[in-house]
Amino acid sequence: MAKNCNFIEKLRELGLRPTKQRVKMCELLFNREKTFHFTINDLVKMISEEMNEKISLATVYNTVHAFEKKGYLKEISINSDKSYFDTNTSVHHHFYDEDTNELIDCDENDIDPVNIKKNITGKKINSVEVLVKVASDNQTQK
Amino acid sequence: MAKNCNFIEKLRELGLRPTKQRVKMCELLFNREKTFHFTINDLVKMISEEMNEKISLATVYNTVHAFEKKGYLKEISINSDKSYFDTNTSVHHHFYDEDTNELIDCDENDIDPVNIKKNITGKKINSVEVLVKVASDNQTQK
DNA sequence: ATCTAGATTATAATAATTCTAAACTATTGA
DNA sequence: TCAATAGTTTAGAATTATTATAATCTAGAT
Repeated sequence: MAKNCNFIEKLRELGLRPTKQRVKMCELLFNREKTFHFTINDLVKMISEEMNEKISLATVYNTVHAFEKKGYLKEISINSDKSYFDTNTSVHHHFYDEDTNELIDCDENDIDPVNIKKNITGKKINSVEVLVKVASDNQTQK
Repeated sequence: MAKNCNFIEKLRELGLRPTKQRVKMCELLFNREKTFHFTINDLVKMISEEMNEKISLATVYNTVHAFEKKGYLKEISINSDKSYFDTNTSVHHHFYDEDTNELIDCDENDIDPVNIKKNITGKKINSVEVLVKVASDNQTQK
């Protein structure tokens, strides 16, 4: 979703009613230069602390899933105890810093195209994503 | 863990007491030709249905985590609502069939080595893993 | 055989997520 | 403009996966 745009109109175009809560969440999520990775819990905290708003947990879940379904958020799996979401919805690769649990997007230039030689009959490839786990040089490997 | 081996001895070597439950679970997990992907729930079901044994849920969790810590199981993240484990503990790539939710291991020959051009100062790369999502040709992409 | 540290177990506790049903609100069209 | 209504929000209950607890049990050492 383009930043600095009129979220009310954008939401209407998606077939989502531009409620106060949804517009607030759009501002928080899509008014940024860089892509943004978060958990639902992060979001709820940011909404109450940074925006000084109170949006119920159920609504945050509903809205994140609505945006995901419309293709404006993407779920990413790094570890399984929490769901992470990404405002960058294109197929792309990640670095994951095991020290800080930080996730970093890669762009085209960071990783050469992956050459898949295997073929599964009747199936087509929907996505190819690389996860590169990194950690401090002097740290024991996980 | 090598198949068809004496699990009692193997467990002892790892510093794990060879209890009835652990030996049973070794037989279920490591007496196989192909690598095996499962959730805790899958395991509990197999133990009771295929082996006709009753091992408490807590023990299954404890044991899986013990084997993981010792490096004989590896957790994999595909989606975040459940933990999947893999008896293939090497760094390797996966195909994931979105129709059947089936996970397929790749071997060396299936995917060319991934060329990482990005470098993060002070960090070393611990692993590089590719996830290839596939689905039926005639199906709407997820 | 006895002792003890380590395991197992049922159950309680926790945490993330989904469900539910009542209250609320954005849109439609009279 | 305003009521009707379909879609939203909400608090709280329900569900699900996982971890913690504390009592009981058992493998291995003496």
